[in-house]
Amino acid sequence: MPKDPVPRECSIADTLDLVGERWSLLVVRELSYGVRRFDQIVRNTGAPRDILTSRLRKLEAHGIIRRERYNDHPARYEYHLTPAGVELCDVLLVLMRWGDRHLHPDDPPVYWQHSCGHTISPMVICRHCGNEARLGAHSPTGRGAQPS
Amino acid sequence: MPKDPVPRECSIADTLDLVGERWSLLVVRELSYGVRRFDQIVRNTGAPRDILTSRLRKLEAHGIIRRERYNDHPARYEYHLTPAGVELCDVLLVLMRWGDRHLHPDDPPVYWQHSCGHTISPMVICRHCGNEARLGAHSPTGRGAQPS
DNA sequence: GTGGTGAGTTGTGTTTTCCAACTTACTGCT
DNA sequence: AGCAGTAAGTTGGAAAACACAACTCACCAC
Repeated sequence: MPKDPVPRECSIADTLDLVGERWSLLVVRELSYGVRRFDQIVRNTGAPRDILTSRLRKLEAHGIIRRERYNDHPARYEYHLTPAGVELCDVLLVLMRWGDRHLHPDDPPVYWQHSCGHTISPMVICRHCGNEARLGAHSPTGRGAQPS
Repeated sequence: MPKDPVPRECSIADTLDLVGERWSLLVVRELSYGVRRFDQIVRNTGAPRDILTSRLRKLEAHGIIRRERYNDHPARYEYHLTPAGVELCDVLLVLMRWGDRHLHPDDPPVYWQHSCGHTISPMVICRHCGNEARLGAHSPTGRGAQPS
């Protein structure tokens, strides 16, 4: 019998279901820059207002951002990252690093100053041994490893 | 005069323009697993065949994957990551880490065995000082820092 | 000569996305 | 008092992207 073509079980795919839609990660980026308000997020990302509304609701529903009322009548809100949202910023750093290297090799648009005095140059390591980690260099195990 | 609402210059946004569409990063994931062929990528990701075709073409056009003919008559190809594509796997690792922690806290679907003997537990550090890096903890500079 | 594999392409809907305009309730200025 | 501006959306219609099944074409194994 032909096996069901069930896709691979995978945390990457599941995470992208939450935050992989257009604009979602840019919302997280803005919040990480300290931007708090709807109109500013619209301006800085270029997202359509209605789409932004739905992205904000989805991110809130999944605990990545939190909305705080700062005014009644009319109701006005500020958006903040939750701890889970702050952890997502790791993804942004690594995306930024890739784009800086491959799309703007001579003039990265933004630098982040690290406490060590240098500009942050992100690197992904295995926290056990401290050596560089990279998907594909080693072998997968677990129920998503063999999708068939 | 009202300033043009020009979105923030940003390598994150630019990278997402290339690989942020649905399925693109899952293609990179499959290639990093060693999968090489069209039909297998279809099966393991669940992507529609026509969409997959367009994603593969775009990734190829931007030097993230490379296509190698392994058969003439009919023409048949294998897909491989380029060095730039391999670097993108860092993004996947960090996405996986987030999903493992927040969506599958008790049962991550896939483990990657690292050469140190442990399961890879990815962490993003500043390569200068070795301490954990995280977007938002420090201050941005450069022309994308103040978008207005 | 029948069935299967492999890498697509085509046609047809359905769903998202985009964009501009509109709304509501203030606040600040004059 | 009257007007402009801010803020956070909502609404309606057009455009683009996506999904799905079916089809193709050339081979290969049985």
